[in-house]
Amino acid sequence: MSKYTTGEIAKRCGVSVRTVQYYDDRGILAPSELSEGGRRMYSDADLKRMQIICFLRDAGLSIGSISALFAEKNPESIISVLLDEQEKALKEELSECQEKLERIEGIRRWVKSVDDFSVESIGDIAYAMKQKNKLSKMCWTMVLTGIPVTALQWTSIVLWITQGLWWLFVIWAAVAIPWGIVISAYYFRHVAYICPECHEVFKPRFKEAFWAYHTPRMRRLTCPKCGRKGLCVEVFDEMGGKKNG
Amino acid sequence: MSKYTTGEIAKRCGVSVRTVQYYDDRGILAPSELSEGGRRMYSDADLKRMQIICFLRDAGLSIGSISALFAEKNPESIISVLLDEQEKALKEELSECQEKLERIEGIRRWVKSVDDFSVESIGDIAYAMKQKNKLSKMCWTMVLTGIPVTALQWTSIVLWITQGLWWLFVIWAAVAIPWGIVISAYYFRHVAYICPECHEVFKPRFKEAFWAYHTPRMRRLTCPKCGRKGLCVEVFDEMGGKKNG
DNA sequence: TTGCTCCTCACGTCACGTGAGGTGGC
DNA sequence: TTGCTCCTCACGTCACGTGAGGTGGC
Repeated sequence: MSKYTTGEIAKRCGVSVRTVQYYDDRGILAPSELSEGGRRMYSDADLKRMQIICFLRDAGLSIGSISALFAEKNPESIISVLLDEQEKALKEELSECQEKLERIEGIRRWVKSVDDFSVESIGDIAYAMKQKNKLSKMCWTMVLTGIPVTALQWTSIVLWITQGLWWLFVIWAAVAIPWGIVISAYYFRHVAYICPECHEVFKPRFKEAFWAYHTPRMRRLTCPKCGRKGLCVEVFDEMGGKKNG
Repeated sequence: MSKYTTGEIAKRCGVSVRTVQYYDDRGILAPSELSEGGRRMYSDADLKRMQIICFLRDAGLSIGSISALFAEKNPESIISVLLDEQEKALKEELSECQEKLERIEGIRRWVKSVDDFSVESIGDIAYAMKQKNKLSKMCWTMVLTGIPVTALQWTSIVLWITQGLWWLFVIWAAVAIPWGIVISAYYFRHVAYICPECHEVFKPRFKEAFWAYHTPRMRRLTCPKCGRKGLCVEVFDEMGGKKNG
């Protein structure tokens, strides 16, 4: 049976002396003996207990939970509850971390894409990212309705070339043109743009927006408030085109 | 230009009144006006600033970083540094979370597999999990050396059946038997077991260990200290069979 | 005797939460 | 006048870190 000082316990467990003292204060690891001078003296059993404490701590359990575990006569009943709680909390923390990383990535892309960055312009990405889910949901709807049209297009082209069947292509055109108009109207009704200069959220005229140069997330438009012409960030329009103050 | 009270700002940003007051105290969002009675009055610009603060906060940036960002004349220079730091910190937090979840899973499996669970026995998994990487590294080494032997085995069997080539099988046997002995010796030299009763770490005799019933992580052995016979947890043996006190 | 370790206070951390006790504004 | 909101202290959180000032033990 060897005896350990506070510093020895600390070194063996990879923690600070203060931590060992703190665990004594919290009543989670009391030294089995005290020297005449009032120094803490730990036994082998104390060392093992300390290693268990550190292991549970590194699993994220709080000092309170660990001390509850040591205090229970029947630890089996309490440990699964603690593990369940801890797992739930960790999974939540994990997904929060991922959300934060996505936000960081969003800001980074924004800083790169805008030519004159200001702190105020962060409000625009904040707004855009909040609406992002709704926007991408709408895009998926559009893509899904587009699949049968595209399928018809390729089928008709192939049949025209290989079999000389031209009338299926005519049918495709008769379907695709109204479909294109409807889908574009739907799209521009549910979308708005933010001016990077004055941070105004506005809806452009259909004609300007339709022909404008654009990237997947921006479009070159004229801001109706400040008159600036340049790339504006696309966002989902909550009101769906209905005017309100 | 509408005016907002503390409570209105709080509601619009999804935070508590205390948080809005705190941001004033920290000098990160001072109300643009005070009423005669000393109440905070916020403008539209203040609201936008608050939304930006909340967005950056939700990306995990500290109040200090956000206030530094607002204070800079040239925020572009500072923001990429902040984003890099934050991304690094978040990725670290993410991997720490995953490590903790692995520990939780390890404890859960342990609680299930042991029949009389005690808090002291957690020291055994703590020890086993610390050595886990070394153990699995050794297992991989064994599997990799096993691949050519197994390949030779199947080749020889197939050739024997299809072509009547029996001598390749004899060669395989001549290789495989010494290989099996060597690998088993190597394995048991680098492995030890923990008694779940008295938590002793011991090395069993080869003959007992070789024939004993076992699962992937445990083996039925007799503890030389307390004499208990039962499933013991396998761990990597640091000393590789060399005796030391 | 000289370093080194350990001791006990006691304040600081970070972004607020939570009262207490008082007042403004509709 | 009555609710409701808001105000300013000021302590608490969680697991220690970091001194200050003093002492034990080799």
